[in-house]
This record gives sequence, structure tokens and C-alpha cells, in this order.
Amino acid sequence: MPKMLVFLPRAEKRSANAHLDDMKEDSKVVRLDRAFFARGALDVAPDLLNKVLAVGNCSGRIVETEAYLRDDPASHSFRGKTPRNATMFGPPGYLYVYFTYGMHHCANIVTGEQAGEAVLIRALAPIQGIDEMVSRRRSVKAPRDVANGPGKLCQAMGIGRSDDGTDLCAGGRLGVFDDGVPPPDEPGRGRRIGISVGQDLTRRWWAVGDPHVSHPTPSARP
DNA sequence: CGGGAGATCCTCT
DNA sequence: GAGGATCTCCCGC
Repeated sequence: MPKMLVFLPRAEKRSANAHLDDMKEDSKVVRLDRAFFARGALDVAPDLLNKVLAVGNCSGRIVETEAYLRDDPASHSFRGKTPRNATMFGPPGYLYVYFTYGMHHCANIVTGEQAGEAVLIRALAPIQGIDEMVSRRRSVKAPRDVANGPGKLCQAMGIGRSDDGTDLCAGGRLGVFDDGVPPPDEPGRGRRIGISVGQDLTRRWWAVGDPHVSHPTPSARP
């Protein structure tokens, strides 16, 4: 595993993986394994709420997710495998990153058994490496606006198309962790954001009341 | 805070 | 060519 050198503050003497090293030393923190992601996206999506997405020195709590399956016209996998969405048809636990609108990236985690399904990570509550995340986010200062959207969180975490196909269960600098905080007992559930088809499906989940959720109100009433 | 327009380019038809 | 699993800026309340 290469030591990734990101934009660490000069005062920081820790390695880019210091955060992950800290998490490994904490017995309460465990990396989610293949089995977690091998389930259906409709089960994984709500279970990912309150889990921690880590990329090198930065991490954030997942507070909003959406599920995309093959039966869904809004899913990239709806019309079959292509060079772009190939990762979606691979094994679970891999990161599927796509580029859209000519300027944004979105990060998904492949679920199920090679069935072309994945869970879109829509928002994070920053935990560690906040300064670094802010530095990658133009003029945004408010912590609330650093990663409260799928494109924003990719920019903040430094996730790009080159990260597509990364195995999150392999122990690398990208991973999802359980730090002991359980998913919400009653997560919000409603319609997804920014799609023109498959709008009837309620496949979006979020942590109710968390200020980092991208769209707290629009889909609150499906 | 909410709505609307424009940016910008990769992907598939 | 058309259309995005979006974001920022700008306007109005």
C-alpha cells in the first residue's frame, strides 16, 4: 500500500495514513468486510448510515445514502455493463466512482453479488482532516457545507475517477469503518435526489436531524 | 432558505 | 448530439 501524500498542514508530522493507523489501534473500530457489502443494496444503504468513510487522513460519518439496482431506470446499470459502469458489475466492497456534469465525481460502494447494484454516498459529517477537506473545497468554510452532497464529498475527500475500482476491504487508504455508532433506529426514507426517472422509488436514506444531509426537506414527504 | 440558470464534458445512442 | 445520481452564484422573500 503506497503512502499517499496529500495536502497535510506543515505542522502535521503524522503520515497520510495516521488516521487509519489510529483507527486500527482502537479495538472498537473495525473495517467493514466483504460480507457487509455482499448483501442487497436496499439493506446495505440504511446500514451504512453512521458508518465512517475514510480516505487517507480524512474521514467523515455517512449521513445520507441512495440505492441503485438493475431494475431501476435511474441506475447506471439499468442498460447493462459498459466501460464506465463496469465496477458496478464486479464484486461487492469496491468503490464505483463516476464523472458527471462535466465537473463532478460521485462515489458509490458496490453491493450484492455481481448484480450491478451499488449505494451512492450522498453526504458526510466531517470527523478528521477537516482542514484538509476545506482546503480542497474552494471558498467553502462552514463545516456543514464541506461534504453535504455527493459531488462535494468527493471533492473534499479527494476522490476521483482514478479511485474507481478500489477495494475498500483490502486494508488500503480507502475504507469504511464501524466505530461503534449504530445506524439510526428510525432513519429518514424517501425519494432520491436529482433523477428524472425512477422517481417513484423510495431508495434514499438519511440520518434525521443531521445538518450535513444534502436535502433534508424535499424528499421528506415522498 | 428556496428556486432557477449556467457551467462543462464524458458516455452512450 | 443529448443528457446527466451536481454545484455555485444570484435573486427574492
